[in-house]
Amino acid sequence: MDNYQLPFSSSSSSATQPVFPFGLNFLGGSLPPPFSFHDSSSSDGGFLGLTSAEEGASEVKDDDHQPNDHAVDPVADESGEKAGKKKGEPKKSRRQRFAFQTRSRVDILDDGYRWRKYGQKAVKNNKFPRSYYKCTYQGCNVKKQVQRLTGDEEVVVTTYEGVHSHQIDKPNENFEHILSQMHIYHPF
DNA sequence: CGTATTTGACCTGCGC
DNA sequence: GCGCAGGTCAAATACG
Repeated sequence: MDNYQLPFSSSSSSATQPVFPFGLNFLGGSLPPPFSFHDSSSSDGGFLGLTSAEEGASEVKDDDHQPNDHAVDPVADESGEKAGKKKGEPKKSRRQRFAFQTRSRVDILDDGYRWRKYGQKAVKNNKFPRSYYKCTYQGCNVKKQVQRLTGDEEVVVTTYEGVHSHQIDKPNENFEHILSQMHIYHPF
């Protein structure tokens, strides 16, 4: 466990409350600090460390929860519909992405929010399948993906995408507990 | 009965 | 242009 440490706490516990994408400090809309931490893109199929990417996508309007006006066009739109499968948001307008590793026996990390699993896919670099979760809160399109490492099944990589626009459904006390078990893999 | 989970199919982006 | 990998949705099922 010496190889694990929390970059959020500055490894000096000088900060009373570390910054997190979960909500706490993010609820106000504050952007996360430059988590430029050792980008292990050349790793042997093993993402180690914490990565953050704030895609400045044209996310001007945050009212994704709007009913979309429902201006349907029964004509000149379907034109076949093919398999009848349509994509909700194929656009890769990914918001802030935060990935960190935690040592937990369970894949599901109770961070206080309500997550609904909407998919599961097996990745090549990992022999364990990746689980996709989405916040069930209305208007909150935050997504989370859980990936277990192939080498260390005890290590679970949790990637948060987006920022919660609501408060935690559970007391923050639980959150601190998560921080306690949260560990970022430090190569050196 | 309502909600969450599961699983398969389908779509999109990127690499070659 | 095609193939691969990743990501998402939708219907069915399980559980509370």
